Amino acid sequence: MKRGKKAEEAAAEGENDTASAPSKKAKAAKEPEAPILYDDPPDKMTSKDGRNANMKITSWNVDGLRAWVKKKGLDWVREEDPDILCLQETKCAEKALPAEITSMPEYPHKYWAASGDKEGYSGVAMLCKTEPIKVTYGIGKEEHDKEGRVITAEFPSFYLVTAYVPNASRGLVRLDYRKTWDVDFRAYLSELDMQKPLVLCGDLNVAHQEIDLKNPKGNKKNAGFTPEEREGFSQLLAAGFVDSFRELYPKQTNAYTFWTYMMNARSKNVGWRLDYFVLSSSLLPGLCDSKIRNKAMGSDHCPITLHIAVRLALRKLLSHSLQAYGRTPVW
Amino acid sequence: MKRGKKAEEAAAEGENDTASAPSKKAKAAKEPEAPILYDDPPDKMTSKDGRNANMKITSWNVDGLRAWVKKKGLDWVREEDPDILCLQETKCAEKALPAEITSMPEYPHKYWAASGDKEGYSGVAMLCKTEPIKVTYGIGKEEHDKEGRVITAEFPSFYLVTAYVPNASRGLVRLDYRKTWDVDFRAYLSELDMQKPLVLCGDLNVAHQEIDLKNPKGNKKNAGFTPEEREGFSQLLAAGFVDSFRELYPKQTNAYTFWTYMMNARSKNVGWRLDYFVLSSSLLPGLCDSKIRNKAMGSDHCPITLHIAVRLALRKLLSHSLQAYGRTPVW
DNA sequence: CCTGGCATG
DNA sequence: CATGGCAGG
Repeated sequence: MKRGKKAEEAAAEGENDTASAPSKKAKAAKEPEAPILYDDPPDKMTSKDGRNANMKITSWNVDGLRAWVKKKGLDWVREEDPDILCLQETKCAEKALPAEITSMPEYPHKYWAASGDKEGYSGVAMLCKTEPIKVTYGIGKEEHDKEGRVITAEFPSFYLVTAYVPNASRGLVRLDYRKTWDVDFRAYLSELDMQKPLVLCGDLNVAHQEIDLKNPKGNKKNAGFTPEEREGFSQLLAAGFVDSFRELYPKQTNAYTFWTYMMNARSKNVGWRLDYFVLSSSLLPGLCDSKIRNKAMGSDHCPITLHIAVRLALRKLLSHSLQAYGRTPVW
Repeated sequence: MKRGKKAEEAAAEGENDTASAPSKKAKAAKEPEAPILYDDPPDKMTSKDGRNANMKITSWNVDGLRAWVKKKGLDWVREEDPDILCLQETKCAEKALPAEITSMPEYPHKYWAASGDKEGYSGVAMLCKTEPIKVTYGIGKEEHDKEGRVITAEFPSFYLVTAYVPNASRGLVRLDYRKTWDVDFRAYLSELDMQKPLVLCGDLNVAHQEIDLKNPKGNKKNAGFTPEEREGFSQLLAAGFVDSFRELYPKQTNAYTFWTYMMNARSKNVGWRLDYFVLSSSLLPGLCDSKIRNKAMGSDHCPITLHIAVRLALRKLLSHSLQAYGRTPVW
C-alpha cells in the first residue's frame, strides 16, 4: 500500500477502546455496532427574547462545486430556500462555474472568491436574495488573501463573514501557518465587530471540544483537533463570540458536519463538527436555531442553517411605513 | 477555451470538402450524413495454400488496462478466445494489475512490460495459452527500452512481437524521436527475421496510406499521418514484411481501429487504422484472415485478430506421434 | 473525451 | 475515497 496506517484512519475509527467489558464467552470478534446517529430536531423559529426569525442563512462546504451541482446540491438548496447561501471549497474559477448556479434567479446577488495560485483549490462563495451594502474579499492581509478563503458582506444590521479556514494538513505541515491565520483572522473579526455585530459561518477546520468529534483520543495530533487549533477557537470565543450550535445544545453528542469519505465514516457517523455559525454576543438574543442538515448529501460535509432575528434597517422600516401611506421611498 | 482548434479536430472531422456540388437551392446547413461503417466479413479459416488456421492472435490497445477490465474487456476476450492476447497501453505497474487478469486460468503464461519512468504511461502485455520458448523485453537499445513498449516471444516456428510505437504527439514534439525509433525498430525486426519469420502486432501509431484514415487531407501534419511516419512504415514493408489486412483487402475503405474519444468520432466512424498484424513475407502463404473487431468496446481502439496456419514444431509433431504409440515424450 | 497519476482534503 | 488539475493520447 502507498500510505501506511495514518491520520485518516484515526480520524475515521470509532472508539474501539478497552472500555467494553469482556463478555462471559470470550468473543473476540467485534460486533458491528449500530451507528449512533444525530437527529436534528425541528427548527425553532423564535428567539429567546420572543422575536420571530427573519433571516435564514445556510453554509455548506461543497467539496468541489461542479461535482456538487451534478449531485443535485442545488435541488436541496432550493428546498431549503435560505436568504443567504454560503459555500466553501468551491474549487472552481469564476469562468468555469456551471450556468445552473450563475443564472440562479433566486439569488440575484452572487459573490465568488477563488484561489489565485492553485486552480481548483479552495474558493468560497456567497449568494444573496437581497443586495448587501458592501462586499469585500479576504481579511486585508496580503499573505492570507491569495487562496479565496473569505467573503464579507455588510448588511444593514450585521456583517456576514463566510470562511474556509486553512487545513493544517497531513503531518501538520501547515499548522504554523494556521496559527498565524488564526491570530490574524481573529483580529479581523474583532475589528469588524467593533463596527457592527457579525455572523461568521463556514468550515473553520477545527473540532473545538471532545464532544465535537467521534474519536477525540486518536486525533489529538491530527489536523483539526490539535491543541493549537482548539485554542485558536477558544480565543475567538473569548474575544466576544458564541458558537451558536453549542450555545443551544451544550450536551449534544454525535452532532457532526463532516465525515471522511474513507471507510464508510458517514454511514457509521464517525464524524467531526467543523462547520459553525459563530455570532457576536450581541446577536445572541436574536438567535432562534442553529441546525445541522446531516441528511443532505453531495459532499463530505453537510450543510448547516441559522435562523436568526436581526433588527431591520431603519430605511426598511421607513420604507414599509411610507408604503402604508401610499408613498414611494426615493432611495 | 484552453486549446485552440487543433489537431484533434482535424483528426475527428470527416471530409467537409468542397467536393459536394452545390444544390439548386443554396442549402448551407450540413446534413448529418449517415456514417459509413465497416462491416468486418466472416472469418476465413483457411490459407491460400489450403491449410487450416492453427493459431489465433488478438491485439488490442486497451487505453488503460484497469479501466478496460472494469468495462468488461475480458469478457470479450473470453468470447474471442485467442491463443495469444497482446495488449498495448496497459498504463499499469505489474503490482497494480487487477487480479481478474493476473489469475486468468486460460492464459497460464503472462508477460508484462511497464514504463520504468512514468507511472501509468505506456506498457504492453502478452498472454499465452502455451509457453513460449523465450521471451524478451525491448529492442536491445537502452534509449528505447525504458517505456515498456515491446515484448518478443519466440515460438517454435515464429517470433511474435507486440509493440506500442511512440506517438509523435501534439505539435509533433516527439517526431524526431519517433524517426530514430522507426529506424532502430526496423533493424531489430530485420535481425529477428533472419532467424525465424515473425509476426508483429500492436499499435504502430501510423496510418499508412490515405485509405487508412477518414480524413487524410486534414492530417498530413498531425501525429500518425506525417510523411515521415508513413515512410517509416513503407520502409518496414520494403524490408520484407506485409501488412496482412491490406494484403487481403487492398481496396477496403472505412476500416479503422482507432477513433478519438472526442466529438463522437466513433459513432461517425471517423477513424484511423493504427493497429496491424505485420508478417514476414514467408508467413504469407499461411495467412488465413486479418480481422478488425470494430464492435468490441472498452477502449478508443478496437481489437484486431489474426488467423494463421503456422508450421508445427518438429517436437510437437513427434510428441503427437509418440503419444499415438502410447509413449510419453521426455522433453 | 478518455486514461492514470498527483496534490489536497 | 472523493475533489479538481495535469500530462498524455
